[in-house]
Amino acid sequence: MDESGALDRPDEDNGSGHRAVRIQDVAKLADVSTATVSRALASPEKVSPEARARVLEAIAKTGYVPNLAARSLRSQKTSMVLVVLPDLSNTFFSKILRGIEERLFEAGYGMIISDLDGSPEKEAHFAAFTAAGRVDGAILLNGHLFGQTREGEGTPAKTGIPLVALCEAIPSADIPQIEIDNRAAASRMTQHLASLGHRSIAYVSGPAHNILEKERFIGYQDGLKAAGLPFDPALVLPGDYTIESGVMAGQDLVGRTTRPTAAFCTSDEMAIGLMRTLLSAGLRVPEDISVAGFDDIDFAAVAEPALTTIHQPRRELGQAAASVLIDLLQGHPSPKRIRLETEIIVRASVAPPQNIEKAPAKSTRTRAIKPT
Amino acid sequence: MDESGALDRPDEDNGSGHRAVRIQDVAKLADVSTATVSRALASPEKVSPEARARVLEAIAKTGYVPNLAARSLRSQKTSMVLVVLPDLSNTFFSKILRGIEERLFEAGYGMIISDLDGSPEKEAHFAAFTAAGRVDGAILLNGHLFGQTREGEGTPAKTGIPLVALCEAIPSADIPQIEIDNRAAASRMTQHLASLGHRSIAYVSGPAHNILEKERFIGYQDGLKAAGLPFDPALVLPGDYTIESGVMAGQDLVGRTTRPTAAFCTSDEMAIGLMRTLLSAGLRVPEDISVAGFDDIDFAAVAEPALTTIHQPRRELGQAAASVLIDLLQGHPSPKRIRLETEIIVRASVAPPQNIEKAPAKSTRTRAIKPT
DNA sequence: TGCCACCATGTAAACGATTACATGAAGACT
DNA sequence: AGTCTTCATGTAATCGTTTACATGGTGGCA
Repeated sequence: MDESGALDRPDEDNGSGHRAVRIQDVAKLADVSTATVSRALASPEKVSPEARARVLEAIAKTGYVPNLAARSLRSQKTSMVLVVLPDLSNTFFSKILRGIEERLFEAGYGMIISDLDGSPEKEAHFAAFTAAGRVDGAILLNGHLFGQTREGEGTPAKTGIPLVALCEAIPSADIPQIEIDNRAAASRMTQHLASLGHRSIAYVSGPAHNILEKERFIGYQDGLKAAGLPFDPALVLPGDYTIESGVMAGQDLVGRTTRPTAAFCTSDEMAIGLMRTLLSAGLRVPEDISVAGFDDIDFAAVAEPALTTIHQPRRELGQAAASVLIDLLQGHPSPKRIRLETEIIVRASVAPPQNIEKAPAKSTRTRAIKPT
Repeated sequence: MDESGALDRPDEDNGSGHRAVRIQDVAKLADVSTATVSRALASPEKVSPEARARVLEAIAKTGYVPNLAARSLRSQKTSMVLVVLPDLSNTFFSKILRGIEERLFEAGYGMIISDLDGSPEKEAHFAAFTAAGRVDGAILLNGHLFGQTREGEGTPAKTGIPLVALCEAIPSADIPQIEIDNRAAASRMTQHLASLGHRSIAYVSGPAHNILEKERFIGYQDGLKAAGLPFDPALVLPGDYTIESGVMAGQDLVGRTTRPTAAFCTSDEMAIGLMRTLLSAGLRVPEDISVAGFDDIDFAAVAEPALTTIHQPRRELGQAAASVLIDLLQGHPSPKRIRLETEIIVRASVAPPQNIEKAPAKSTRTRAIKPT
């Protein structure tokens, strides 16, 4: 008996049920129309102070929260941003994510994360995501995958939502880029090693097709040139930024008869894996071989020995990317490219070579006059 | 001139504009009603094979993607899951996240992440999130914060959406728990250390009010008891799972005159920070002091020395939590509690104590008969 | 005083899907 | 052969907002 009529009596008591409070309930309680409630929230200056006060009171009383699906449907905005990244479980990205999240949160946006996981299938899925109007914009941390290898429809660029590329610049696309100067940083580290006296500097690379990698590799060569050192392909070891690939590079070095006196790894993970392998094989770091990294992850400082590396402002990178995207979403002008500064962090893993070896034999016939 | 009538002629060409394809466009092209299109997608068995074929063709031709805001508004489902965690930039969580994401993706759900960042303000925000009908369910990795310290309205428990607690069990709430047996694991590690001959085992704790921490601490005490060792409060060092707190605990140990022969840290980060500090001070690990960790993060294996620790199946934990939540969302029965197995990973950082010290002097007056 | 502009507010039409209900056709059973 | 069930499909209401447009009241200006 009590049930009859319960449906259309949303008076003041919403006590028992967990039925959501609608804008109409608020309107009724505040004795205004739904339009006024909506305006009181979206553009308070368009509503009289008294009405606004009543509305706010009613909202407080009912605990009203706007239904975002409805809002999104009507206004074609979702207050959601998609973040696409290649590997969620990578230390490097997670701090960037935090920076992104902070900024988005401040601006009232939510963050949807998708771990691309190297699968084109997933990639297509997330492209569809953007097409489905589920997000207002996206931040891409995976330049080389998205909209590049695949040109099929559904790529976010096609859907026309604002995009921002973070870290891995997409050369062709004309979307804003937030990044560090990978080339310059790699060059500087190489020169740093050279300035300490190293003549034979190995380079442990990232994945060959990775855009960051390409830039860093060029930077490495720049650095060699600037230091007057020859480039030796035999000193380039393949890697993919993971600890394991660093370990493998280490095994390679351990097995060599003539070893470089320094190794520049393009990620801290690889550097740590490399050091580990060298130490296990009885080599000393930095006495026998200096090791440098890239990124300055938290563990770099507590590695043994502590890792000399290039500091990337990861949180700031994330924040900058989010800021630019927010500007874009709100129609504000925004810079097309932001480059944040890196810094060489000098720690114990790099030192001058212990015993200066004879000049490298194989390359670039510089008129080597044997000193007798 | 060309423009007139352009609006209501969505015939077959959607070529130029990036206006989204609606279900009506598909219906028109397939010569069926919108209802049939919807059915062809949601419940194909309810539609004739021919009609379905035509619909699918039309969808393929137009590149139709359902508008999720509309679907969500009508069906009161969002295909979105909220993941709330205390710290996005923590290595430990990121691998769990990956497990969650994988599973959610398979089931067609998207993942919204919120880094709680220890701020109640944010917490309230995300509670509102769930209330706003933005997500169908949530996975909580922060038992001690959410719905516990604050009992205010808007806590997700109040909104009635399905929840799953991951790792940090919420004792009071009757929501499914996915976890490891922290107490047993800590006990086992403690006994492992004792079985090697350690009589004085330090414990580097997590944050005092953390639920994990409480369980592990009890486990530590269990382990001591099982090994017949006394509990000594002086051997309990405060920490908060971070590298820094491990460093500080290390400094504490270094400064002591009588040191424990082993230290059990409740996170790998702390263990690595601790080892680092000990090594810097000239102590040897494990010769002077053994160090054990908890979690088995990637860096544990390449620490120097390699870290003995407790392996947590983080990815599997994430997957399990997602699976349970999905079951809940789809009305399937699901287990109330899942406990995944841990495993002690024996590496180089733990060894029998080098020189057996005299029985601990201060505690529990066991009738100590001096052997002359 | 009369007209115009303006301001606060209400009315109602979208937004794009899902789905209860209605409809008509086709086969099954007596 | 007539009625009943079943099945495929269409019609239209609905989800909860936002917002273009309409409306009425108030004050300024000539």
